[in-house]
Amino acid sequence: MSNGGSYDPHAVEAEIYEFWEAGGYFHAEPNAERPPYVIDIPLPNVTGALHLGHALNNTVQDTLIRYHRMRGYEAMWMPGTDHAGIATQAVVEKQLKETENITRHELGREGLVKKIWEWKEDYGGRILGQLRRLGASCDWDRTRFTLDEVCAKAVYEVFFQWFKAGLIYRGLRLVNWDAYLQTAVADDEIIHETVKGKFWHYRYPVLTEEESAGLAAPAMREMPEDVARKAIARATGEDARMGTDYLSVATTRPETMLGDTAVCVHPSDERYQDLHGRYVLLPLQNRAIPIVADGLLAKMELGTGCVKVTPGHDPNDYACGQRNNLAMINILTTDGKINENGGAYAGQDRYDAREKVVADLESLGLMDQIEDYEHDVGHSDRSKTPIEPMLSKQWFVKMADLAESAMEAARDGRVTFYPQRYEKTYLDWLGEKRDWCISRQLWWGHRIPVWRFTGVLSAERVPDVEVTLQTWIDEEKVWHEAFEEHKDFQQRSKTILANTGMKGFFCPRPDFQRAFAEFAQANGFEQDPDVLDTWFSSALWPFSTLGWPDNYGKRFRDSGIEGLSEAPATQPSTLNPQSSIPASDLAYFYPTTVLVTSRDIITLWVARMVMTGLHFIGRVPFSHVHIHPVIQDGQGRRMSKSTGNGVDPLDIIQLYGTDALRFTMAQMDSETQDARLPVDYICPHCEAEFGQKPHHYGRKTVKCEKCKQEFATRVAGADLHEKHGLGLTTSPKFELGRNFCNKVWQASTGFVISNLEGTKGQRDAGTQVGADALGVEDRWILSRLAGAIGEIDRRFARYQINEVANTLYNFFWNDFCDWYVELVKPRLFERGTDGKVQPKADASADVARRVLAHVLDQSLRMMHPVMPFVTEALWKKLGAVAPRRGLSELRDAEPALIKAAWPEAGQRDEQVEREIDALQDVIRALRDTLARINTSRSGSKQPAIGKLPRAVIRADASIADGLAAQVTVLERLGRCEQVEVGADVTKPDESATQVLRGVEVYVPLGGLMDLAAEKKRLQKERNALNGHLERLTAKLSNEGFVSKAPAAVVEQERGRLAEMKDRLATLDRNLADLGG
RNA sequence: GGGCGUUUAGCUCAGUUGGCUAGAGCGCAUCCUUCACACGGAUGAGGUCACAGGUUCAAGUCCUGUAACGCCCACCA
Repeated sequence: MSNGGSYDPHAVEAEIYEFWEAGGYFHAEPNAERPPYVIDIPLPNVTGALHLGHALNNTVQDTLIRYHRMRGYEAMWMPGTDHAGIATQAVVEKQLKETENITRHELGREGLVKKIWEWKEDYGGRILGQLRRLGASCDWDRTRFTLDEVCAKAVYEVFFQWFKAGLIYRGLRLVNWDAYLQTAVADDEIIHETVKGKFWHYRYPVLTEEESAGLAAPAMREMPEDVARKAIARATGEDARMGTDYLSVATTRPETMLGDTAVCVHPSDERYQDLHGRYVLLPLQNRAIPIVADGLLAKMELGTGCVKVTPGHDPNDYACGQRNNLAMINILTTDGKINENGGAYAGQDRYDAREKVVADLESLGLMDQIEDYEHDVGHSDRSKTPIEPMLSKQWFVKMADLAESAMEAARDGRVTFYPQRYEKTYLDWLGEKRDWCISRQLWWGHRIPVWRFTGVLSAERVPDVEVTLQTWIDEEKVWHEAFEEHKDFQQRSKTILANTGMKGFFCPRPDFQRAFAEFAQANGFEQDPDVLDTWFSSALWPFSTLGWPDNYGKRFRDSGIEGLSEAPATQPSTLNPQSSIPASDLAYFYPTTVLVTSRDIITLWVARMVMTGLHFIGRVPFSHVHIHPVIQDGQGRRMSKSTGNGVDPLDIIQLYGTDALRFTMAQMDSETQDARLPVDYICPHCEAEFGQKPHHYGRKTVKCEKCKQEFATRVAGADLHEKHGLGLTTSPKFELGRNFCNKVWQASTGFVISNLEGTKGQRDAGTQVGADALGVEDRWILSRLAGAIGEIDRRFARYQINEVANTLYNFFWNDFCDWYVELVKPRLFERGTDGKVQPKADASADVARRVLAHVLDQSLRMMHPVMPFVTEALWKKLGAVAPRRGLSELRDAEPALIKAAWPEAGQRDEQVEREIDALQDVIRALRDTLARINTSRSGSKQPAIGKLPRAVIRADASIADGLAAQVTVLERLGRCEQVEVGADVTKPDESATQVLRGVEVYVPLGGLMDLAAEKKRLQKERNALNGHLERLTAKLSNEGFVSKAPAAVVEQERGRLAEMKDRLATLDRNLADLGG
């Protein structure tokens, strides 16, 4: 009755997905009858292509969404893409350079942005298409893009409100400056290269207390010529002493000394105790700069222990400057020349200035030593030129209060992490409360909606735009003004400009931004050129996608939800329909239920969503955060494109199908932080040899010698797949998923469904199947089913998706296929008089078919969230032969599995489970005996026997009857011609013996094999048992254990001891029979 | 440097509030083309739970330390 052929995923996947989309099953609407269950997708980049991280991440989300959809929630999975500022702009710029050989400067801002939009229209949907191939049941109707109008509206509203509230300010920050491309570069765009350089050691003269009297830190003063000359003379004199007359410092970038604003020593450095609070002379600039004690910057054991501090051009020094309230000076222009702060060196290229500074220090006699030095220098990945850390003005969001509220939400459990340990990452990061730099020197993104006056207001008020040291500091306190009305702006702006020396920043309310922009342009205002950090828009995703801020207040009032902050967060684990109909998407779908992501964006994204959600909506954006592992290759390295060690999920889908990929992914979602996945490579050579379809590979090793070589190259770093279009990537792990899909397919089509076809099993609609009509194996599989459903529910609640997958696997494969199917076969078929097998038509067979249909029905429901395609396909097939299913009562099955009800966990029947457990033990004992006989026979070159001729089973009275009723099953599954069961049977002579719990299994050998081997085996078993028994006896005779352990545990151990003693006695008795 | 994590069978990993005679898949060995499935069935071998201490009646599980490996963050005047 072979159904023929394995499961072919490609034959069903496209069609099934279309069926779901056409049926509108993915779409969710506010619905008073159902509680919402909402997940926001972690936004993939528009530039992105699906990788294994996505496969894992989205498999988990889809599994959760499908599970809850089946449980009756209004399940909504919000899809979308991120405009990914830097990444996208870089991709398009690169493309422009290659195809049209133009740079963005040639194209101009508007031109470039237009090009990127064109690119986005062409390629932006690719990643979403690939998510569809994963089976993702996203609500595609709601697809958003962080740069689209809806999201932009929220972005500008948030910016405006924060600006108005004084939470956004402009401040100094060190950026990685690419002087060639004249742009700031992100940290991850920097490559470190070791270069040969020099290490210059030179002196800063110490000023006497008298000379520096009246200098108040942090202010710096120009020192009079003569004072400077005297100080230098002391520092270079014959008897000049380090630590008294001068401090020696060292650097690889001597030109930065022009911007030094302090020298730093360790606070507990004995050598410089008396210098704390004193000043040194900064030569060449003749400026007094303070000596500060800072244990975080200076290290006593390194060099002289003195460090020059250049807050404007070094990240560590910058941090030191902030801690010690030092002045910060920028000495570079955007194209890498020394600016006006560099005094005599202004206008020179920084490398020319370096030589000049060195020469001048030498001529002053301050240069001590020049060493050759190899060190790492950050280079821009794009221009390959050295990065200059440079101070620049950036926009920031104040974190103090926002971070505190987000921390509180985690501490009081409004946001819970699964696994819990990741809460620490979140709290630690927020605890630093570092202000969030939100401006980026890019063109692709939300442009910062701030204008400032750069024109001429009136003849007598020409603003002094010269950037001096003082204005850098003063601008921190400059007037920030947010305008709510257009005419309000016209009126007040003039007053403000007059009052502030025209250094105000103006942020108009979003809804008259357009009108403002026109006015601004005509009146000498310029918009800030920068765009917002990409994370700024993604931080708003949970509510921006739902239409905030449109009619925000009104809709919430209409829905009867007042005092939002008091409203409880959605509890995902309980079905609790709300009574009033929420009027808007925002009111209904916010907060979302769970965020599923990997740990690297806990800080960048998770924490920020919580902050914005709390601030603007008054509720956390999600109740749960599930952090899943990061997938690594077989050597424990992170999979990445550049190393070429990644597995492409689309390759896996091609080879094994989507469900196989998903099952294996689900199985990897454990609580560990990394999961390894050994990578294999299949080359076209092999494919040609073994054929296209994966099942043609069979168990053969797919790697031919040629492939092995190519694979080795690939692992070493070459991305052959990408560069040469060769072969496919895979991992043996996916065979597990593939095999399971096939097993489900075979058992369903080849056994269950084919047995239901054309039988009367499903015709008796309306009749009840009472508990008494069920066979013991029926009750057993129903009990196991109940156990599996309960287990899966518990695992889902804790986001242990790997255990969900394992439970499905074990139930379906081990319990259902290996045991139940085999146990019911005798009830379904009989051998006719002609010797042919035919279906039985009696009541027991009808019940068996009904149970089979029911258990398959329930299994498909259970497996659907993880393996949606194969189960939906089988659901249709099952529906065709058994449209009405059920146990106590037949009901019409739902037309689509995706929307079918999740099964209820029924009662377990422990009595029956014990009974079948005993039966299985006996069957295994019989099979084992047969296998050992055949092994022994093959050793002595005798032919194998197909069946045992006879077995005698002695069982304790309590289970003897149960076993006796199963003689047919024992004969069939134990592969034995004749089985005899009883409480008082006689042991046949020369028997192979197995001693189980309360059961002895005798197989008369009659020369089938050597008895000595049997004796040896029993002795080994006896010794092992005896060891356990001794340990248990010791445990139970330990007074501490008996008195302190819980009574139930003691009782359990006593029972186990008695059982062991019993078994040992039986083993001894049987050994005695064998003359041992 | 700071933080987090991992170390259990040849490989990849499970192991719940401590109660374990430590499990799975792959691989391995032997047998089976028996009427769903060779992407299969059956049976078996294989482990001092990294190491050293400690807590406890009881430790794979909790604590401390050591070692190796990995990830994230900060950075090397």
